[in-house]
Amino acid sequence: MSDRYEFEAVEQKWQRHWAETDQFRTEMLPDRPKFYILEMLPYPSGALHMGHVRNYSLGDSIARFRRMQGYNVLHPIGWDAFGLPAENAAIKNRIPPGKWTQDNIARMKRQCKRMGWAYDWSREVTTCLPEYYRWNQWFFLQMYERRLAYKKKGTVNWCRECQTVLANEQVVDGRCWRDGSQVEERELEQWYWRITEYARELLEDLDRLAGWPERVLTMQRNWIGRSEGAGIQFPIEGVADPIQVFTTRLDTIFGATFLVLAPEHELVRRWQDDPEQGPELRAFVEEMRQQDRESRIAEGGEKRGVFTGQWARNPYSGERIPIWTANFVLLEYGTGAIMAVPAHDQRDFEFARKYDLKIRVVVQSEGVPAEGELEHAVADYGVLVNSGEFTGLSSEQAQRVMGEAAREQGFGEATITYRLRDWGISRQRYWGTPIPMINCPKCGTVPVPEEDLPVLLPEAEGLELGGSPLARVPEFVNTRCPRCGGEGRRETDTMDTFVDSSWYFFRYADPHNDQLPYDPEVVRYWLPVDLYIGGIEHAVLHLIYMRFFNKVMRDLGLVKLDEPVKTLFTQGMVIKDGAKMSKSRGNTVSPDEVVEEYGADAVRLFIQFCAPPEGELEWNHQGLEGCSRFLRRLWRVAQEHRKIAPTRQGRGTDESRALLRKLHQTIEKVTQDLERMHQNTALAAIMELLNQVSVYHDGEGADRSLLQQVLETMALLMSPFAPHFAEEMWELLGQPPGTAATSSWPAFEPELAREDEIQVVVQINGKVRSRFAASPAISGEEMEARALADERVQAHTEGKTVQKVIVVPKKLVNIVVR
RNA sequence: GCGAAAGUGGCGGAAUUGGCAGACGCGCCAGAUUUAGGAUCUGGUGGGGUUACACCCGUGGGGGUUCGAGUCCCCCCUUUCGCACCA
Repeated sequence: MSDRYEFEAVEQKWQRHWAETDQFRTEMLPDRPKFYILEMLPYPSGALHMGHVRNYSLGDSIARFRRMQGYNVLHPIGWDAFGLPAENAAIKNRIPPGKWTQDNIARMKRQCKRMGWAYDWSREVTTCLPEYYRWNQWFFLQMYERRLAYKKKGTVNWCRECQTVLANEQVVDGRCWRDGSQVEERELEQWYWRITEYARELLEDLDRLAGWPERVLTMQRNWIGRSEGAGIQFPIEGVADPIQVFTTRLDTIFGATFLVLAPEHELVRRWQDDPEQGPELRAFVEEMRQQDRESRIAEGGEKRGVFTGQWARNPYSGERIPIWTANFVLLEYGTGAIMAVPAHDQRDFEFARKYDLKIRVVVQSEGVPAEGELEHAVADYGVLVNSGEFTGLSSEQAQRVMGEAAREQGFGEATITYRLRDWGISRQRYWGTPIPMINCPKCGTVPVPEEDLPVLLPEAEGLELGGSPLARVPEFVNTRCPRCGGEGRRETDTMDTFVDSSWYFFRYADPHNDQLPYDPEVVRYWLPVDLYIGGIEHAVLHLIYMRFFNKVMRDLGLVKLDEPVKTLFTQGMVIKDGAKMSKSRGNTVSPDEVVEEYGADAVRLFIQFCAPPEGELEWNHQGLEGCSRFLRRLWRVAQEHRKIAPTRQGRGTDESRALLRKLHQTIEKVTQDLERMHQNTALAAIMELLNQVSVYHDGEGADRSLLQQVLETMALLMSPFAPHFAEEMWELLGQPPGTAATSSWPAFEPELAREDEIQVVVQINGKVRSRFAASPAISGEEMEARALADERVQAHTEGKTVQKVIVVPKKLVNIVVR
C-alpha cells in the first residue's frame, strides 16, 4: 500500500466494517447513563443538501464523542415522508407519491451511509408507513375523546398552489410557508386541535427551558402572545346580546367614544340587511373581503371604516356611543371588537381624526396638552380624569378597581387573551394520514373504533390527485357506521404533516411497538432528548407543536415529562456568494460531488471547522482543500513515525516535555469545546497540536514512544470528526482494527498539562512594555520586584513617580506612573 | 414602529471570568524541491515607522467606568433576524 492517504478505499473499508459489525445499534442499558442526541429528521425531497450535511455532521461528532465518554447514546434517523412535494411531483411526473418517496429515501440513505454518520438504522422511522401513521390516528382518537379535537366551520387560510388549508403557523406574511404564494380566506369545516388549552402552560414552561436559545424562546413567547386585560360587555340598542370587547387599558374606558368591529364580525354581517346603513356596510365588507393581506399592508396603515348605524352604551358611564366597522380591527385577535379611545391610542386617534369622532382625555400624565390640542395619542399611564367615581386613581389602581366593579355588576371581568389559535390540522390532499372519522346521517360524526386502525390510505394508482382526492375513491369513502351499522362516509381530509414530526422522536425509543405508539417505560429511559439540533426556521412551527404534543401525551399518561427537549441547538444556514444555497438561485454545492473529490471526512471537517456552528457558513472550496491537506499532513506524520527505529530515545528533553504538555492541553480544550458545541475551535486545537508534532517529529532526538502516544491520542480526538480517517490511523499505529470509535475518550491529566514556566506580562499604565519568565509558584511580591527591576520598565519610569502597582497573580503586573 | 442579536486583518473566524487582540484555516509574499506547472515543505504576513530596533495607531463611530475595555455602561450608525394595525 502506498504512503498516500487513499480516502476512497479507507472510507469504504470502514463503512463496510460498521455495517457488518452493526456497531451503532443501541440497546437500553438501565445501569448506564444515557445520552439522546437528535437531529431534525429530513424530508425525503430527493437528495441531501449542504444544510443536512452540516446538521448531521455536527450531531454525529457529539454522538461519537458522548459514546467514547461512556454514555449509552441514542442517535437515530428517520424520514418525514408525508407531504406535498411528493404529491406535486406525482402529478407532474405521473409517479405514485409512495414510490417517489421511497426512491428518494433509498438515495438519501445511501448518502447518509456514505457520510459515515453513526446512526442506529434498526430504529429508522418512516412516517408514511401505516405502522407509523396508525398512531397519528390513534392520537387523534384520544384527543377526540378528551375534546381536544373538534370540528368547526370558519374562515381558514387557503393556499391555491397547494390546494389545501394551512395552519396559522404556516402562513408567513400572508403567504404560504412552502411556495410563497398568496394565501386566501375561505369558509370551510375543518378539524382543529385545541392547542389553546395549553397556551398558558406552553408559555410558562418556556422559563424552564434553560438549554434553549433565547431567540427561540422569544419567538415562541411572541407567537403565543399573552395579553392581560379585561373583557367588557357593551349593551347594544335593540339587540339582546351585548358586544364583548377586550382591552388592556380598562383605565381609559371613560374615553371610549366609539366601538369598532372587524368587518368579518358576525354582528356586522347581520346589520348588512338594515335598509338605511346596510348597503354602505355591505359594500365596505365586500371590499375588505376581496382585499388580501398584502395590499392591506401596502396601504400603509391607512385607516378606513363605516358607521354601522348602531349604537352601544358604555356600561360604566351609560354614555351612548356609535358603533363602526373598520379595516384595522382584526377578527382573529381578542374578540374582534374594540372600544376606541382616541386620546390614548394612536390607531383610534387617527381614525377619530379622519371621521371627525369625539376625542376625550381621561388619563392625565406629563406632557398631555389641553384637549383639542392633541396632535397624537398619549398612551402613558397617569392619573384618571373625567372618569366618574374613578377619577383620581392611578392607571394601575383603576385597572384593578374597575375590573372588580365590572365583575360585581356582571358586565365584565379581568381576562387574559392569547394570540395563539387552535391548530387546524385538516388538509385537502392525498399524501397524508387519513383522519379516522366517519360521518353517519343518523349518528353524526363517529370515530373509527381503535381496533379498526389503521385507516389505510388507498393506492394512488390511477387516482386523480389534487382537490381532496380521497373524496373520489368510493371504496374508501363508503363504509359502515360503527355505531348503527348503517351507511356512513369517511372523512376525506388528511392530517397536516406537522403531526408526524410532533412525536417521531418518541417512536425512535421503541420503533417496532405494535400495541402502543411506544412503551412508556422505554420512553422513560431514553427521553428527554438531551440535545436537539436543527434550523431556526422551525422556531414556531415544529418546535411548538412538539411541545404541545408532549403535554397531551403526558395528560394521556404516556410520559411523565413536561418538556421533551432539554437542550436545543439551532445551527446556522449554509450560504454561498452571500445567499442561502437554493436550487432556484443556482448556488448549490452537491454533497455527492465534493465527497467524491475530497472524501466524507474532509467535508465533515470543513463544515465543522470553518464557522461557529450557530452562525452562517459561507461555502469556500479552498477552505475544504485546507481541511483535506490537514488530513494528509497528519497521515504523513503517522506514516513516517513508523519508520523511526524503535530503539530511539529522546525522552526527557524540553521539547518532549513541551509536546506532552501540549497534548494534554489539547485534550482538555477539545473536550471542553465539544461539550459547548464549539467544534470549530476544537478542530483548531488539534491543528495546533499537529503543527507542534511535526516540528518535534522532524527535529533532533524525537522520542518514538512519546510520538506513538501522541499520535494514538490524536487518532481518538479525531474520531468524532473524521471517523474513517481515525480508524485507519488507529490501525496504522498498531491498534486493534475498528476499535477507535469504541475506545474511551482520552483522559486529561492536569499535572501533565501544567506549564512549568509562566510568562508574566509587565504593563506600564496598561500598556505592555515587557515580560519575563517565572516559576508558576512565584509570589506577588516577587513579581512586583522583578517587574520594577526590569530594564525596559526602568527606562519608561525614569523621572516619573510610581503611584500604584497592580499584581494579578501568575499573570501580569501593571505599574501606574505619573 | 416594537423586540433581539451582531459589527474584530485581504477573507472565514479566535479571545470560556475585564488582564499579551488577531489562535486556527484560507489567501498573499519569499525561499527550498521540481525540466515546468501542480503538489509538498520552510519562513513571513493588522496599519504606520525603522537597515534593524524603539515607538505610534488599531476590534463600526462618539463618550464614560476602570490600574487595565473587543469584553461593562450611555448615545449614535450599519447589518441580520423575529414580530408587526395585538386593542
